[in-house]
Amino acid sequence: MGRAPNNTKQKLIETATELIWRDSYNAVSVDDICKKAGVQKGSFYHYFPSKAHLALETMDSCMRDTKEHYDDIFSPTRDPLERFKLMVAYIIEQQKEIQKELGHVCGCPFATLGSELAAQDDAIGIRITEICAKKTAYYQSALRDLMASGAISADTDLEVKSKEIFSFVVGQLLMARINNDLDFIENNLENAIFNLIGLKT
Amino acid sequence: MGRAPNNTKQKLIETATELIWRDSYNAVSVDDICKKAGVQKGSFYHYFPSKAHLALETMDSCMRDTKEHYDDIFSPTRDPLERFKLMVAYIIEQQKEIQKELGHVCGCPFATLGSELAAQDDAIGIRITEICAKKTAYYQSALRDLMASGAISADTDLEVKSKEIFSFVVGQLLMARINNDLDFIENNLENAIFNLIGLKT
DNA sequence: AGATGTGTTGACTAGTCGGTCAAATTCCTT
DNA sequence: AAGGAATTTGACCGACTAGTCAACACATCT
Repeated sequence: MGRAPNNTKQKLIETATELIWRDSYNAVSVDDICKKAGVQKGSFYHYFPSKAHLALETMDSCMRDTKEHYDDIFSPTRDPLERFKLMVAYIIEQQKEIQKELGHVCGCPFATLGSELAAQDDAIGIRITEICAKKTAYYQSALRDLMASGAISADTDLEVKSKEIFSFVVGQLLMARINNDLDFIENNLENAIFNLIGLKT
Repeated sequence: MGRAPNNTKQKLIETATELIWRDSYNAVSVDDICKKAGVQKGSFYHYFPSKAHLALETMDSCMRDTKEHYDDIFSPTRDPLERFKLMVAYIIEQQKEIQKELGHVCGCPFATLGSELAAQDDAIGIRITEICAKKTAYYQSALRDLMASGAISADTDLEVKSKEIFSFVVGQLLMARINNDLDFIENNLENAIFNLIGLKT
């Protein structure tokens, strides 16, 4: 059945993720990605019909990674508040790792890409909206469990509340990227989320 | 003393603000800006030593505009809570206007530019950090007045609280840009900020 | 061994990028 | 009217852009 597949495609996705996450979609060229991945341009277009398609695949790859971690972190076997604590810890750990590796605080890869391409590429905008929906679903389920145990008011609008938490996290990550500084997130994100959740007394 | 200045520079700044705000810095070329402004490229480089310098000047121009409005909105003569209400109203009005004019929800111009260029251009990152400091100063002063009147707890950390509100606004604007939808902001931003402020009882 | 289909190569477009420059134009001052 | 400075012009530059393609390499199947 012909030649066996190498890890060329995966290498391209990983390299592109790093470069685009650190800089931006339009600041990174296909040549840059190929050069850093040690792959010829022809191979690139063997796997991806266009640069935009690669961007979509980097997002899917990121989301698969996130899902793997979040399925554990937001496991219904955990205490709902612990889920948020673990999420914050995961975010901080990931940001520190990326900062060390890429030399800059990078924030949320979806938000950065989405902000840049929102008005430029509809397909990417739609995909990011889907990803946001998935992420807020984790929050919503944790909040629902909190409500069931009476920890938050029974008339809380869970959809609204989960979107608020999501916006807040995205905003703090964006500021961390701009300021190239994780201190505020480290000192504040967990408390601020707990505050936002609105626990009873 | 030679020829009198025209409005060429101003026209370039206004055109660039629109194009960069809607799309992104790297997605818009100097040629695009010149063409839309009806200016020759040579004139562009007569007024700006580089594209990056133009970006800095668009930010300064935006910030001057913001200051003019915020000096009124956050006037110490107003009730502190009204200041936040007016700010939210101003943000929504501005976003609606830009959406109508440019055909897309555009979010915060500083955050969009900052997110894109954070790791690419230090000068712009620093300028945006300065702008954030100015904006949070408005919040902090309003919060201080609230504290003085006993509306919020006396041990609130005002610097932290103002940064939280700022991150939150930035995050919601970013999501609005990505989703190309202002509904959530319209229905939620004001309440969410009041919630974040943490008024007593 | 030879056919078959996957994976790789790198030179090649055609157009765009940010930026330059010498010459021409315009207006103010003297 | 003449000089001089600010402004405008548009052709031009080399580097880079996303994307193409025909030839080639190679593992697996018959």
